[in-house]
Amino acid sequence: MQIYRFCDAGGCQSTRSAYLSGKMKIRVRFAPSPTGPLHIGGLRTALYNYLHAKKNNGSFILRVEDTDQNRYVDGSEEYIQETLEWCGMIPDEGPTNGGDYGPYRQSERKPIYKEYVKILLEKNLAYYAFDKEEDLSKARSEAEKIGKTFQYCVKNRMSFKNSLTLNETEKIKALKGNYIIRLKIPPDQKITVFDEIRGNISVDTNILDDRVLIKNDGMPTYHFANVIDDRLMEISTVIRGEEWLPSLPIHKIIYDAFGWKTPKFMHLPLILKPNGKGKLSKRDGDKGGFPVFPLRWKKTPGYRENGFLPESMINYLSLLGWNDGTEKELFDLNDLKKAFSIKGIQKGSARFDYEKARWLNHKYITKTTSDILINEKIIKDELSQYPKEKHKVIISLVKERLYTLKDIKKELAFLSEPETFDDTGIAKLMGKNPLFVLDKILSLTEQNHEGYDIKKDLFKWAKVNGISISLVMQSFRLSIVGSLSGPDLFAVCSILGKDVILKRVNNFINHLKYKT
RNA sequence: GGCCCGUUCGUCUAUCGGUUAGGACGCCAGGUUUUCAUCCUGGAAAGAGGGGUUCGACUCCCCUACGGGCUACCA
Repeated sequence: MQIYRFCDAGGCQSTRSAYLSGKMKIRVRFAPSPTGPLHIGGLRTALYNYLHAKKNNGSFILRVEDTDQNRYVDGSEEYIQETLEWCGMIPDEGPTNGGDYGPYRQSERKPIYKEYVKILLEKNLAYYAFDKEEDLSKARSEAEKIGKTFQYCVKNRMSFKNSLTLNETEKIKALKGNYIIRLKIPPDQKITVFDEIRGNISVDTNILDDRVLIKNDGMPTYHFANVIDDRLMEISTVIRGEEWLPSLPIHKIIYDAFGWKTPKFMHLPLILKPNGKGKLSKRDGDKGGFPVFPLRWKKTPGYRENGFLPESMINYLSLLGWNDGTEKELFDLNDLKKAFSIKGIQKGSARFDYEKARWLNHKYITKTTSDILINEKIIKDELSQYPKEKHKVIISLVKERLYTLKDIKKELAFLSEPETFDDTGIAKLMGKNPLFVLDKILSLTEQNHEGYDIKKDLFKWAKVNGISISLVMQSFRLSIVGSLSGPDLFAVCSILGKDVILKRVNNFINHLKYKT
């Protein structure tokens, strides 16, 4: 193990015994920026972070990367927190839970970044820049015209307005106005960083920009804040999306500039839109016929509102880019905590498959007990108009038919009187004297006590009279629910009760008589 | 355009040089059932292309193609 050299700036004075002893505890962070709701890709990143931590007895940290004040969206942080809670992934440390490494919002860490950038400035590894935005964009578009990519780098940094080119008096004057701080990228080097999933990633520093470290509002950029915070929060493993892979060398250069060892890196494959064209984004929220948000965001319902159980969400997302090497597919969070391993992570990006997510949800709904299901909000709301003592038996009857909890609405249709009778169903009955059957159903029901199951007697009667069971059942079903599909009819009848059955059968008889 | 990453059934994936290339979703067929759904059984369905290396390549290497990402004082 390497010996760590600590700099004593900022909030970094305390001794971190575990860190120094070389026995590094696993600490991972999920670091979203509060620019709107989390989408399922972000949720998966959170999940893999969480699993890696829990598998290794480590800590799962939530850090809010709110350094871009222009893109800040109110309510996002609460949304993220609520999503994690819904999924059962409670951060060990974070803005709401606290912890020893706070603050956990980057906007509250401004003084820390300032101190650290000072070190780089003193080491002459960073410099002030005073260029106006329009000058830069002009230079950029000029470069584009001749088919080149504009770079602010060792080759041309001396031709811009910065602390390397201005004299002392100009500099002092410029520092009173707007300025940014840039990192000096060392020329002619090959930077190699090891990614736990992909192996070595190498980049030539000559294609790199002198990246901005501190913006003119005094806020750090992602790259700088990320490195500083991961270091100060003693993050052992950085697990994030593949979109960060190209900037990995930049981060390495910043670590090197401080003389710090890098954490481990794992760049997760991206989740693509179902058509494979581009990564899934927040803007896909209401396109494509399926949600990309876990929870409702404004007017856009999420998976929860669409009747998904968090278990199936977690399970599906875990499988999107990971497997345990066996043929097992059903994993709850506890299974995953045990089974998860970075070895099983896929390199290639994956498309989101709503159908499979639905199938998993169906599996989980079927596995969930009726006692629990009747307390799910969507189910509860739908059931509230019916007597409470019947809730459990109703749910038990229909639960294996549900793919999402929202399906409950159409599955409960049998509880209300049919408004129409399916014509193709009636057509099947025509010429077969359904009235004869219906009269028998009426009389059996009438003559017997409440709760009496007519199945046995009805079938016996049909057999004796040479009437096909299908005619009996089709007539009966049509009269009770108005169509030819649904759960076990006799179970339905026992829920409805004698009076309702009589009423509906009579209604249907009248309907048939009126038709003919 | 430049740079980086990737590529096994339609989709998610197994395979760590020798397999009839396995599983799951979806699809199709059959069965169970009073119907639909569930459930059970079966089926169709894949190594991007071209070169190497090797007795042998989906597996290792190279090239090409295709896909994705990044290329901001956004993350």
